[in-house]
Amino acid sequence: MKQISPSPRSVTMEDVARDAGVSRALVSLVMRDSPKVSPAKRTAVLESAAALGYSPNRLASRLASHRTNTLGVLFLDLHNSVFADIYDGITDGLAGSGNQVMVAVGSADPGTELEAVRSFVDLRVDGVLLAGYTGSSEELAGALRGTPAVVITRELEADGVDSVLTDDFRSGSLAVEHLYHLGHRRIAHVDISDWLPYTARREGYLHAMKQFGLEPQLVHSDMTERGGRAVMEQFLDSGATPPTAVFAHNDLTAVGIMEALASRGLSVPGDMAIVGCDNIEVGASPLIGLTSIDQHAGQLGRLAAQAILERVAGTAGPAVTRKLEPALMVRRSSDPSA
Amino acid sequence: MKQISPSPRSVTMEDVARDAGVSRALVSLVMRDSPKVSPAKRTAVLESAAALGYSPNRLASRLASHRTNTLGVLFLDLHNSVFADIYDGITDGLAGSGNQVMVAVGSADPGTELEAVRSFVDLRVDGVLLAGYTGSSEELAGALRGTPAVVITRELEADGVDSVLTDDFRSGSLAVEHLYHLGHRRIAHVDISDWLPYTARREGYLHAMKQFGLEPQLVHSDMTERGGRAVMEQFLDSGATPPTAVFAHNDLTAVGIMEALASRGLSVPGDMAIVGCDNIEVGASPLIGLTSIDQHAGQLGRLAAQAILERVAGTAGPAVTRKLEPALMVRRSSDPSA
DNA sequence: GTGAAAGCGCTAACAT
DNA sequence: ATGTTAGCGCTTTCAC
Repeated sequence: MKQISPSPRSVTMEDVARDAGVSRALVSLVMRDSPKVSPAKRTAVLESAAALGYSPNRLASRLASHRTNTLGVLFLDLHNSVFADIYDGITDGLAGSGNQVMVAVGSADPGTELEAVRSFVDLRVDGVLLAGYTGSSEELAGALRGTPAVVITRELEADGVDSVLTDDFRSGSLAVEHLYHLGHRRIAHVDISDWLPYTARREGYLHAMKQFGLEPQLVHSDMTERGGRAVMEQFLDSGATPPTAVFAHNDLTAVGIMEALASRGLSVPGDMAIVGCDNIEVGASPLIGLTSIDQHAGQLGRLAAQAILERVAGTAGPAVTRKLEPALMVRRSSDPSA
Repeated sequence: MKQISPSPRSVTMEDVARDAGVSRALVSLVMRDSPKVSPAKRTAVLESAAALGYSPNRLASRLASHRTNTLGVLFLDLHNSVFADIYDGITDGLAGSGNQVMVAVGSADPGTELEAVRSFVDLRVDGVLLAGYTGSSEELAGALRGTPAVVITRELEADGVDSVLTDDFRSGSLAVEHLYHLGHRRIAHVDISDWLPYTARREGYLHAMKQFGLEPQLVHSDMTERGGRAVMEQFLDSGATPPTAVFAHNDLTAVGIMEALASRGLSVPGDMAIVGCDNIEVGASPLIGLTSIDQHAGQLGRLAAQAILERVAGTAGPAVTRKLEPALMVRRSSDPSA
């Protein structure tokens, strides 16, 4: 004889089966709407389930079935709307595939990022998507333990990990070329922390500067609006000869730089031309008019979704890299006639 | 004799136990770093685990332990940075509690929202946080099936569901009062869709307009930048006498309105004063200078985290509502001297 | 179609 | 401090 459960144990399949007068297995079939259940029993089961307030325990079903139909998505930063664009692309690319998405936020903290990935893996997601992962390839591989993954906005060498990104090197040189042709010669780059693996934009910048025989000038910031603002204020206060143009690692930083200039009464692009990167919504606003390099965030998300679906489906093979061409979006911050 | 697993079955606790020469239970204890394991066995187990590439199956552990230490968080829209602010508040308020967070995005679609909540519940999260839920209280209660929850930015009547919000009615009247005292008499409100449950800002606006004996003027939009822009362009094209001031449902809409005015060569606040709501980062930027009503998003997140932790801890009791006072942030869009 | 029974990988008494 | 043994709630052969 079963004892009365001490804690209000939840309704199980067993309870539903008993109530409906069928076996547990039958309830299971109904729940996954299998075609091989008679209409009569089906409705009986569904009615009992509803009456008892049954809620299937997906932990149990996933454990037993070895399938989760869930993808984990890790984002670097919710404050940067480029990740919202990527998210939209992902859901778009996943539509109709019958997969769920679990989101986590890494906050550029290696510990947090890996913890999130491990958490995904421990919950046996079918695959992991990482947009803006900042850790090492080895750590990632270690955390993934064979779970298929695709990194977005970055190229990374690891087994079973595809990469989907825009050619950041090209973005960097594209920015410099644009500014050079506008007549600029003192072009600075507001970069990110040295330890971050996102170096291609800087390299593209350095490469192009060298090509044009120009002296590069690097300043480091932290990818945020506040950071961009602080670094430019500091620079202006330093008394150093300011550049005539700045290419910022991303749009958030670029907007911060524009704020600093505005607060010092400097005009854009008159006193300084600004080019950002990512082409996020706010920058594109006519109120800001920030020239930027579009990395096609939505498309990246869509391609990543497609890639992970193929990996999950077992289309194995070596790691694949998809690299898109960036697109220069000229606006007022670099060209007043735009 | 065990057959060779057909699919590359993952390494289990059993395997680790065998390899380390201990029992499965001991491995379990080590994994949850229990203090009652001898250092020798502990290291032996950890070494075996590492050697075998063991990854604990949290589906199984959660199923067996009836505990997930995970909270589900649902956001309305990743493109609105107010949700990033709320997210920060939540993680801040959860710090040190040993809880994980799973995020989902509802996209103002009742189906998607409820699906996400059901998914959380089916995975047996300990609690659910909803920031910007747009569905009905009944549907939510049905999906929650008793799982504790707290809704953020909204007040909702349901068992075991707390509410944490800012007084939106007050926000609406605050905006009108501010504009009235600046001398405005034709003050319009750009509202959201009629079917959405976020009506308090409009009601506050209507109430204040009535108090001042002014004629209210409502226009509907969709909470996005693009939507705000479209509605204002349309309005200007209609030839109707434009208001001298507009209170927008949120900052995204307000920014869109400002864009429309700029594109028509109208000045803000000269031709039209604008007040938004949410006090998001971009609006606060000196480049935009949008007057807004701060709803203390970070604080809302923190309070919600606290509330859900209490609920989860079993501090039962009736549903609690915490309502904050909004704060008017005056900037250039309403007051050029700001 | 439907039911019985053997797991899925782990936790939680309990015993030692 | 460590091992034994029931389950957790569901899926999945495999008979009927």
